[in-house]
Order: sequence, then structure tokens, then C-alpha cells
Amino acid sequence: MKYKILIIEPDRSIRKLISGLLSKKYEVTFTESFSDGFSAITSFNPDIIIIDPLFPKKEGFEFIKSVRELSDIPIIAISGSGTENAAVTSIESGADDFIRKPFFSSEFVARVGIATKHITILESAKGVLNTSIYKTDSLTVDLNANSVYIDNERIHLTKNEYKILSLLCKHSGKVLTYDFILKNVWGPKTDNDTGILRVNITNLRKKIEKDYKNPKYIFTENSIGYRMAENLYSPAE
Amino acid sequence: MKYKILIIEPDRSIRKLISGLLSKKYEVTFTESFSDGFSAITSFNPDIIIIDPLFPKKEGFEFIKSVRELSDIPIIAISGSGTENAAVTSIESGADDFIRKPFFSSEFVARVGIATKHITILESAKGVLNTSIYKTDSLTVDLNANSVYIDNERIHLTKNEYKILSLLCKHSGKVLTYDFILKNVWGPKTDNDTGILRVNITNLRKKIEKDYKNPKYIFTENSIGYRMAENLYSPAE
DNA sequence: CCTTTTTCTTGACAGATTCTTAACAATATG
DNA sequence: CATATTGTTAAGAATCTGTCAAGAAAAAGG
Repeated sequence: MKYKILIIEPDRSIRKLISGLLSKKYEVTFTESFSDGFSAITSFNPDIIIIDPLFPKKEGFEFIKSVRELSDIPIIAISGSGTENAAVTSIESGADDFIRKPFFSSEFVARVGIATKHITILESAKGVLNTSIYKTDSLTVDLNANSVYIDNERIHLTKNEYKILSLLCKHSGKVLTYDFILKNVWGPKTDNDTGILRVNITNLRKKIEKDYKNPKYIFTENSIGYRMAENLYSPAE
Repeated sequence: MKYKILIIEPDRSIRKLISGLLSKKYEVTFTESFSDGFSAITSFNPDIIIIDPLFPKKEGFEFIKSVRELSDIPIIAISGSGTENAAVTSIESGADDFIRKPFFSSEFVARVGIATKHITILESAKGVLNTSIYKTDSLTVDLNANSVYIDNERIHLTKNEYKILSLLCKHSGKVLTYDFILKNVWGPKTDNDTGILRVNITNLRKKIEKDYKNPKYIFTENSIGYRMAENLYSPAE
């Protein structure tokens, strides 16, 4: 199985270059902006993220921090800045490597290889493979195929509903704060208006809960956020 | 506990520089040759290895490979060579990072920090470290998941109740003053009205104590504050 | 291009939960 | 015993959540 790499890079020529270097060994997806990057994480479910944290603006550092709040996925920062600042800030935000542009192609590929090595080591330490399926008696969420089933029948969710549900499933058992969900689904610069999230949760519950007034899957943690019932088939993170 | 770093570097001035950068946060040992490096691994038992693979001869790559056959310990290669070759060969031999000399001090320290981060992640994946769980016979507080269990059943706490309990758990065994708890939960500009704290403690005890009149977990230290029973949980189940 | 359908967003409001206060009881302290 | 401190309870205030509906925006289909 190929590892999946998400690349967040606005420069078209660099995207092309990286694509040429990596697409043979990896499954590669690109986004141009950080907010698209967030949606890509839920929809594409990458194993590695490569990001230029300085462009279009300098919001990339915040992006890295947000990802780091709940995941140890390898993040490689690449940037044209020759100063030490970009490197140090990237690393302190949570990046696992920093590569200066322009880079040697062979070294770039080798450094991506380090990330895959670390994934392999981590997986073997856990003794399990990451299952990307959330499954209970009647609800199934396939994070790879982006599909949701109730009693083996596929149901339709809107884009935002799916983003919320997949986020909750990935971290089932954990309480996710309103802020975290909002930032992950609507982008990092969203204000803290939970109204829209509440509406989406109501709609989601109507679609996936047998009795949506007494939810079995999506629980509310008052004043904090929402929590998905623990996935019994998934290894305790 | 300080992480131990073995540095294999023949150049005296660079040894001095690195020592200055790392010796505060880490326990540092040097060797000049690769063969001394091997003995140092068994005697010093380092957590991280930093090595110049090119000098005195180019045997460093073989050295890295040999270490890799036995362990996944983080290895950082540093070298003066500007070519891509040294980097790629180091990485392919098994190094986890490659730093070019001369380097920015802050970036060097940050990259060593990456290595320690990876060690921590790996250890927690193995279940060695789980400092964010407070666990006794019947009470479990999972600070990562914001969840509290009594006899493996999840119980519901309000936001402030959870804040108080997690604060006590983080400092279990220590007496926390009323003032400290108030400022941590209700913000720094709260006045010293303990009434509201007393109410919350009562409610908390009713939820987590078997016999809330004779608390087993949350003790009162008269005229001072509250104290949580020490966490005796040892991860070796 | 326009029309139709779907999805997104916002505001309003009722009902539920949580917070805070105050009064009083119980316990500790000296 | 007198006083200070801590525990308990209950009730109103404040806040939060769920739900609905309507208009805006976006997507789909011809």
C-alpha cells in the first residue's frame, strides 16, 4: 500500500517538481491554501504532510500547530527563506523536518523517506496497523472511501457533515472542543461561532442516529465540545 | 531525566561549540573516532547519536548502518560537505537527519529537539509513558481525552468540575491552595471567594467518591486547600 | 445561460444545563 | 464554649444547546 502525501504549496512549478519526484512511490494530493489543507486532511487522510509555512501568508505555523494538537503525523516544512527563523519556527510549531528551497532532488526524496521510516517504526511499536474504518453495530464510516453506511446501506452526507463526522471518528472517545472542530472544518481563521456547528450536529444526528433526541454516537460535552462513542474495533490510540 | 547524547566528532572546536549548545538540556559524551563510538554506545547507552560521517575517514556511513542493524536510536549526521551526496548517503545509511556545517545554532538545537520528540512519541506508543492518565482502583482520569471513568464507566462532569479535578490530578499528592485553584479555574482576576469552590468540591465528591462524606480521593487540608490522593498507577499492567 | 436543487449560513427562541449566590448545618480549632 | 472554617442545599440567574425556518450561496442539470 502506498503512503499518502498531502502537499500544501501555492507555487505551481514547485508542485510540478515535487509531483514528479514523489508520484511514483507515493499517492500525492495537492492544495494551494491552508484552509483547503484542513479539508484535505479529513477527505484524503494523508500519512505525511509537506507544507510551505510562509506562503501565501505566514499562517502555516498555526496550521502546523493545529494539526499537532491531535496527531503526530510527520510534517515536513519546505521554504525558500534562507534564514534560521523559518526553520526554527517550523520545528517549534511541530514540524519534523525543514528543507530549504532550492533543494537537491535526491536529498528531498531521501528526507521524505525518513518520514516513511518513522511511520513504519511507529506502527510496529504500536503492534497494529492504523485502521481507517470506524465501525459499530449499525454505523460504518470508511475514511478511505469517504462513505458512511447505516445498517449496510450507504447514506448521503453533505461535505461539512462528512468532515465533522470523520474528524470525530478519527478521535473517537476523545472530547473535541468546538474551537478545534470549527478550525478543522471551516479553516483556521474562523471565529468561534458555534451556531453553525450546532445546526450541523443536529442534521448529522438526524441522519445517523436511530433516535436523534437520545444520541448513541455523537455526545455533547457541555461548554466544551462533542465526543464520538469509542470505536471498539480501533486500537486504543 | 536528561536524555543522553553521544557525539562522534574529531574536530575539537566543533565539539566545544556543540557542548555549549546542548550540555544544559542534555547529558553529552564525546568520542573522536568511530571505534570509540561503538564502545561508547554500550557503556554510555545514549538516546541520540550525532556524528560526522566523513571524518576522519568516510567510515561513518558504515558506522550508521551497523548501529541501525541493532536499534532505531535517532542518528543526526552533520557534515561540512555542501554536496547532496553526503546527505543522501547518510540518510540511506539510516540517519534521521542531516545538518550542514556551518549551521545556525538555534536550528541545530531545534533539530536535536525533533529527535527527542520522536523518542517521546515512540515511548508513548509503546505504552511506556502515559503521564496524562490518573488511575486508581476505581477512578480513571484521562487528561488527553478529557474523560473521567468510575469502574470503567464514563461519568459526566461539568466544565468547572473537570477543570478542578484535572488540576488536582496533575498535582496529585500535593496540596493546592484555594487561591491557586480559583485562579486556575476562574481566571487570574478572581477574588478569593472560596464559596463557589466548596460547592464544586461537594458536587465533585458526590460524583467520584463512593462515600462522599468520607472522601478517598479529594482530601481537605484545613485552612489551606485541597489535595488529591497520589497517583499510584504504574503502566506495567 | 437560466432554472432547479441542494447546501450553507444566519437569527430567533425554547428548553436544558450550569453557574453563582446566599443561607444554614456541620466540623474543626483553640 | 466561641469562633472560624468547611460542607450542604436549594433557587434564581446566566449561559449553553437543540431546533426550526428563511434567505443566500453554491452546485447540478438542462
